[in-house]
Amino acid sequence: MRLSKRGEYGLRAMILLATPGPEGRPAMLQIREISERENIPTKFLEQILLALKNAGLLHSKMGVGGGYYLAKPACEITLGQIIRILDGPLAPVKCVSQVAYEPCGCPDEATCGLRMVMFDVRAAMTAILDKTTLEDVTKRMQAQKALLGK
Amino acid sequence: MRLSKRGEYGLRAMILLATPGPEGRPAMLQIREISERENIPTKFLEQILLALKNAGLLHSKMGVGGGYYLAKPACEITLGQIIRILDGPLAPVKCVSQVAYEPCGCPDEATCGLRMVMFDVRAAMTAILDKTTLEDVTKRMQAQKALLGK
DNA sequence: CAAAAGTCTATTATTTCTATAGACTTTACA
DNA sequence: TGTAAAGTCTATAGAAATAATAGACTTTTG
Repeated sequence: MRLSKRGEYGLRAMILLATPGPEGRPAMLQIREISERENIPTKFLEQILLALKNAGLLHSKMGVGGGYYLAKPACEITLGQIIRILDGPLAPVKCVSQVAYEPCGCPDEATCGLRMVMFDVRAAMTAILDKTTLEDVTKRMQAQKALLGK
Repeated sequence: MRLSKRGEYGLRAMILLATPGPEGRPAMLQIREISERENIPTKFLEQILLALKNAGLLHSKMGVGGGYYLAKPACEITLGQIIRILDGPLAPVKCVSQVAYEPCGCPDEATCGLRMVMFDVRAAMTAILDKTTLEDVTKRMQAQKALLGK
């Protein structure tokens, strides 16, 4: 039941890209800068950002002075979207996935106890991940920093 | 964020072993029988049941007429216990695991937004998995069967 | 045009997952 | 008492997913 490194790195990069800079709004950042600040292998991050770009969550600017920036306001991007792009369906077993349903091989799906429970688990996870936006996350971080006097 | 096959098979086997037979209480079953009824590769299931036995959740009887049976009442075994034995910690990232904590490489754990959210996700998952017992599952299955007239 | 930056595809390395093999031990019972 | 039925245990093979690296290419700015 673990998030992959790809997913973890992607989320951390997106959160960083959503963090308001000195001017108050999220800034454009270069791959290099993100990888250094978050301890992510540069070339691996490159692939991840590209995937997020191709999925429409990021835009980029090529050439000197270029970089990546959010394609939409941070309040319109959920963690669930990001994880699904990088790691696939959130469901713990395929037979409870909304998007990527597949039978799981149990004798009778209609009365499968495991399926019933995993359905609930999936619901509990998506209730958080599909509701929490990048803005929610950066606000929580700011609040915590203020609380700790950082 | 997926349950492994090992975990899935183990849970299905345990649920079957917890299901009351004709005499009203959970029966002793042989590996062969479980693997046939649940479509699980026999030799793989063997390893899984052995792990669950060594962890104290199952007892076994060797020799002719032997088999596996629950080491405790079904109401005292939770799905969370089973998954942790077979798949390791439930936490989506190691830095929010209670049992298997490891730092995750973020610049500052105290103000890490991803960590805060994943902490909530972990809590939501364990709220279900550490509360749901094998008995809960078999009862839900029976109720569903009754509802469908099976 | 040169340097900085993203794009894209391929490949390798590592790990985890899934499964199989096979020799061994215990038990029941004919 | 010996044989067949069952679990025990360790090793390892095969396959798939994950993680990471490489390198050639394109775009942009000055």
